[in-house]
Amino acid sequence: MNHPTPPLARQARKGHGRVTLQDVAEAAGVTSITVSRFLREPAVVAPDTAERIRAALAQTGYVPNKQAGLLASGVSNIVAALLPNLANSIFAETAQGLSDGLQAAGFELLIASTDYSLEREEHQLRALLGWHPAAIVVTGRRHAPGALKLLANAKAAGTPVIEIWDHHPPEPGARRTAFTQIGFNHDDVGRAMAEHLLLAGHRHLAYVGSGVAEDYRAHERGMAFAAAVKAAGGTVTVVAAPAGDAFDAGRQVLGDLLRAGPPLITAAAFANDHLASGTLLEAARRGVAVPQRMALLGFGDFAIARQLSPALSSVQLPRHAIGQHTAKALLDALRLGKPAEPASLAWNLQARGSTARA
Amino acid sequence: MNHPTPPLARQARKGHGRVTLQDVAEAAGVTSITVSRFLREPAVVAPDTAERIRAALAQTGYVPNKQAGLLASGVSNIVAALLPNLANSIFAETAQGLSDGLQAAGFELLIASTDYSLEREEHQLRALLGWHPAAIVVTGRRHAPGALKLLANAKAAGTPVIEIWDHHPPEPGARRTAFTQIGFNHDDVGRAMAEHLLLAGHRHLAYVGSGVAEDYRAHERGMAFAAAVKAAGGTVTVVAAPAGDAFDAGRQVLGDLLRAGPPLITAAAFANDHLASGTLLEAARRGVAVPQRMALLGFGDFAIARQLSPALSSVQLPRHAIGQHTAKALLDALRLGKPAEPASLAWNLQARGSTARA
DNA sequence: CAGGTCATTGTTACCGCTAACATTAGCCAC
DNA sequence: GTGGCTAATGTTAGCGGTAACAATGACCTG
Repeated sequence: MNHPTPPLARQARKGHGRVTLQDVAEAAGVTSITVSRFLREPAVVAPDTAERIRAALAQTGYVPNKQAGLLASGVSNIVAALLPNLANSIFAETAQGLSDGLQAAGFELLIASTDYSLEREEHQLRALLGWHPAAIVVTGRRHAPGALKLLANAKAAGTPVIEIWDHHPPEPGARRTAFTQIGFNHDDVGRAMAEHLLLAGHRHLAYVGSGVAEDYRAHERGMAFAAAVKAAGGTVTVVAAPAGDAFDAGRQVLGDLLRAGPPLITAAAFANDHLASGTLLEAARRGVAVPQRMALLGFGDFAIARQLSPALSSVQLPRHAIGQHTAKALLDALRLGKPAEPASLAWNLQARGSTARA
Repeated sequence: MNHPTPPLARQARKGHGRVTLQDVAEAAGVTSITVSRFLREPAVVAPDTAERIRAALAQTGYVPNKQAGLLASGVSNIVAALLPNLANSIFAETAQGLSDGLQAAGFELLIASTDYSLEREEHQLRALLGWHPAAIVVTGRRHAPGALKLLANAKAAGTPVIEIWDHHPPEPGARRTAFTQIGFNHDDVGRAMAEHLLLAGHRHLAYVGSGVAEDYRAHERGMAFAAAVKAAGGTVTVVAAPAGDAFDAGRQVLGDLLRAGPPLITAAAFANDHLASGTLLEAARRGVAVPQRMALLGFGDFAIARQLSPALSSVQLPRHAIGQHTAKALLDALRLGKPAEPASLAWNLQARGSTARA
């Protein structure tokens, strides 16, 4: 619809004033492609050229532009990771594990937190996908429909997608793309927690859920816990911890636990160690005997658990291993060009004083 | 040196098979620039065109390529942040604060951790600079010479550089570029910790440093603490906590504290609350009276501090505020095109039972 | 209705780098 | 010395977007 324009002098778009490959090349008396090659594979340029380029690089203080490099090569060295929360020590350690494994291999980690919100997860995912990551790591197996579609597209395009902190057989009837899972089965943990307390002779139990309603994994553990207890002929009271500081929430919960019944509740399992620790500390303050009057079982084995008296029994999690293993699986998948291998990682119920047999 | 090549059919470089602006444009019956405009400023395209573009976007599942966008526009929406450690709750909260503030403004946060190593910081910095970030956030005011040069270059090029978790007058004679500092003065905190214990009547004190030799801020607090105590006529023993779990380290330290003297040490300040908590718990176990025999003062006001008995006195830090404030300062700086404003953020020594006057 | 303004869309050239292919010189065998 | 091979470097055309400028048509003004 427009006529061809005469080649008019048009104001050149100017760069950022930063040093480019071009600048280095001129300083070294070669063309930019030679410098580019030197940077990627020093062996292919002649020794004396290499020396001149090295000098030019040092002199100019060149910093490669990754945007341009990735755009041109079409390969990305970015791994996008979505975690519920960075301030939570559990996920922070996983992030650290991921970061360690990836950085050694020259990958960059782009992290976003979702605050346990599926909606926010989808939004963040959309933003991260704009970087065209080489691989995507998400937490858990539940996602918003839109997010699922994005992940399925990515997987179809050959991008490894890994769900961490979960390892669960596919829901029957659920028609969705299966992604690689690296984590553990929360049902198993819930059952193991129940068995541990049942074995110590308890029959009337409580499960104290976290204040985060969206944490479906904690919820699943609670459900499995309750089912196992009922199957063994016991009773379960499910308590939701109040929001706010977890220690304080745990303290508040103790009253509810003591008041319940008949039958009297004699043992409680918790969604995390901070809650359990709060209850344990409050019990000490009130002179409630642990484990005689009330046995307490945490989850996560935070550093504080071993320090209390009695020491808190808890479930040790492969926090760092999940990150580390995910990094490894992902690098393998990229190297081999096929989906990452799923993995079920070991956890361990560490029995301590707070659930010792009465 | 080469002859001009006849326009030979050359194998076209193929893209990643992903949907591009071009594809969307064809589906909508416009050119790519119109779609580009619609995405950046929907108001400038005609309503019915907008509708067609919207449909095309939904149908194709377009995800913008940020590499290409940033390269073309020359502006970056990336903020690079370097923190010592993500698994440490202190910095995790700062990261969360930064992230919150930046995401609302459409910026992305690229985080790397340095493990308190200046060398690693320089390496990470070099990698992050490749993204040509809009702003750079580093922790503390001490950096490797190479890192300093990179930061100075960035600042000279107009990129805001912010040093967080510190706020310190420039060293006399030190000739280096000054960067914006957002944090607090660790000397002040060290002095305040000393004054607090002196005021409670203690004269013979200890400072328990963290196991991380590279944490110069903890070291500065210790030096200021010691100087203040000496100035008041007291004595100070500096103890380095053993490496490993901080609670355990704190437990081990108690023996040293009790053994020291004469004169007997009657109060100790710690590099962090985990150490202090370990000592406090061990004191409870051994029946050592806190604060009568030994007053304990932590740093960081971790959640556990309030929960112990006696509750641990500690220094409350603007953990989240540093991140939040930095995000704000940085956005202002970018908007106004001038360096970010430095800020000294408030901390608070929260007195509790562990340092109550005997 | 000529000329101007405005809203809308298009054309072209680039951002900085790399893939694909081209070229050149040096060396060797015969 | 001619053809073939190899090592080293160069040329060209993109990657997928956006800036700058151009063009078009509708509407308005006097």
